[in-house]
Amino acid sequence: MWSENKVRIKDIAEELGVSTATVSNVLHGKTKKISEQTVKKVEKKLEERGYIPNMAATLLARNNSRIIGVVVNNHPKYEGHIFEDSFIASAINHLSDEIEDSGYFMMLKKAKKITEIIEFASMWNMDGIVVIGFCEDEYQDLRDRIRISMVIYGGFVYEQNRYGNITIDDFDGGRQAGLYLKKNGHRKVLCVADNEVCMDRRRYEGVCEGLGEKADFLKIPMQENERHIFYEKNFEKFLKYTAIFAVSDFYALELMHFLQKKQVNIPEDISIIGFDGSVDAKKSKPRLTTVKQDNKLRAQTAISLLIRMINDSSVAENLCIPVELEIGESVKNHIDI
Amino acid sequence: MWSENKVRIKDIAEELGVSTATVSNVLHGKTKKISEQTVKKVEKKLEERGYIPNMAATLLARNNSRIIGVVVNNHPKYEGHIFEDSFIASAINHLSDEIEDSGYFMMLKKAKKITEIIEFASMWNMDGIVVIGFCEDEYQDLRDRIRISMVIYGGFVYEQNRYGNITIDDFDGGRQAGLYLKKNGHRKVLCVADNEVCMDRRRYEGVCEGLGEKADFLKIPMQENERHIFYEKNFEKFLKYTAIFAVSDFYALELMHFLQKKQVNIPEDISIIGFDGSVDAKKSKPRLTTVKQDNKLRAQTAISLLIRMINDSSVAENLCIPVELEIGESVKNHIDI
DNA sequence: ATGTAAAGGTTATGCGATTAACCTATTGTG
DNA sequence: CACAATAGGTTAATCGCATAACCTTTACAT
Repeated sequence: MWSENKVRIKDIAEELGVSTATVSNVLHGKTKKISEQTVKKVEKKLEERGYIPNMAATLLARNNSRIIGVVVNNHPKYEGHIFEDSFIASAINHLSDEIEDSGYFMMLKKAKKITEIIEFASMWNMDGIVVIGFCEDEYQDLRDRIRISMVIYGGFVYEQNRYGNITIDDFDGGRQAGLYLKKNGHRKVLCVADNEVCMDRRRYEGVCEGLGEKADFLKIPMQENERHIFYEKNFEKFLKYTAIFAVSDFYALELMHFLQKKQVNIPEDISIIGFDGSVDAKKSKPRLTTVKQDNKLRAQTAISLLIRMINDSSVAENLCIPVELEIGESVKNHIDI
Repeated sequence: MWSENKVRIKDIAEELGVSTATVSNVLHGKTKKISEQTVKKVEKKLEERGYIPNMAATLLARNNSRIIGVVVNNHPKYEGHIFEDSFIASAINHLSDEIEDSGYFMMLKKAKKITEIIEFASMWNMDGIVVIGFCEDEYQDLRDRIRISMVIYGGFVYEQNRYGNITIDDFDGGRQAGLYLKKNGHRKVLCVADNEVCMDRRRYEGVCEGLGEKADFLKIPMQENERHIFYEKNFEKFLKYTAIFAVSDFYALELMHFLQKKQVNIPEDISIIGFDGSVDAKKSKPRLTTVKQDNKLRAQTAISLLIRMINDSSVAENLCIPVELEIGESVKNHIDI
């Protein structure tokens, strides 16, 4: 359709009467054996002709690709809208920045099965991958079958040393929330979470630690329609507590709206703490007090670890990102009554 | 690090004592000149050895890549969080689905300048790109300099026939909002928008058409900090209207929250209509009435057009996706007073 | 004068897959 | 029986780049 052809190393070389090796070496800064004059000449021509490398050829000749794959579990619970989830969107946003700043390219994919990930990484000769949102035995499986550097951007903390793992300090986040509630005089605290998710469990254990006693626990269902029934069913129960700790802002806000509709005042009647530090938490009325996780730092840590692993496969680590309590208006001081 | 090597076509061929051409032909279904027996044999072996093509080699040998690039303008107004914006996140989500379902791969990138897009598309030998969020003269520039199929997923409607363009029916959306407000007895309507953005302008013109008269117009600033001053400064003015049409849910919800804080009841005192049909609109209190755009359909249309263009560069089209009014609780009937 | 090292390159091969051009044996046909 | 056509492949060039191995010239020391 457009006739002008792409400029190749060969073209540059021919136009200058040098070999392709020389041009290639200049491109990669291997100029020890090339006169300054020639280097200048080649660089000028490259610039002039707007040379852009053909990645396919580069990729084939070397054996690495400068591609980092980001694979997200296409979990049915998101009904195909996973990239619109605020945590995932934020992760993708910051991972994208870090990958690019490090001189790599990002390929993004939703996957349902481990096999898809392996095929994806393998066919593109990826240097490394970041995986998000799979469950523990899927990661086990993946670890045994994949042959490239891999960082798990997710909820598990387990012993291993072949793959990187970035978690946030769920326990400490819970603990900070617990301490804050205790400081504000709350003794009857309910934690809503899913105890089958180990991330949720760690947050629950943290809140107990912070409170200095066991908080009550209520299992919240993952499915949206079931959650509505759950709220209705437990309405009376909620009223018995002075504070509720929800393991995500999403749950916290949903619960808050439910209670507000039922004429329960937040925080006058019940205090609520969430977890995530999402944008929605900032916008809510009252502004939600929440345990804030630093998504940017997390992405930075993940990609810098991954790149270290790409360059030296012995460095796999488990890293944990600290969290911080962000105080809003959804917790009331019970001492000042 | 892991010793097992990848299976190549050559390996398969050697193990079976056939040529690589035969294996390659089987892989691509060019089996007219191969006996059924051989086909079966090769297929079995491919399966058995878990053959995965090396895309770099494929890409180099053919001249297409099966990569579709999605490039989003990294506009400073998003402060580096562009992929977290609900419209963009939704676009990425659905584009990703469509690209994958069509057998392509998605490379995602934020770009500041046109040059970055050209380099990106060129180095990966992309089959096509989808560009989002640039302004009109940047698209002009891009159109003149890029040599592959391209679909603009954006706000402009202009005459051209070399590149695809997917818009939504901004005018009709405004018109529907205007008609609905008129039906509900509103005569004093204010439109908040940015009249330098032609998308906003079309929505404004639409609302006037629907109302059957010129609505008043107020220019809203893009910068967040300026917007807060804007709201405060125009508070008295807002109160003179019975309804406000904001050109995005984002603006509408921000304004609604501002007014609610000022003890203005929505919709009793002022009715509000937004535009987008975002998730946030669904969750707001009262639920925002909004012009809903179908992001999935839009992505489908964009990718199917792009793929038609990839296969036949003469088909570039301007396509417009219809919108639909989604009635919430933020508009009050003024006739029944 | 001879050997050797450094400077400044060039040559040629390989990466894995695609594909046009070519080859051979068998069957069909007038 | 001679020749063509078909079936069922194979061979080898090619895509653009990277890089190890090789080559030539000049400078310098002995």
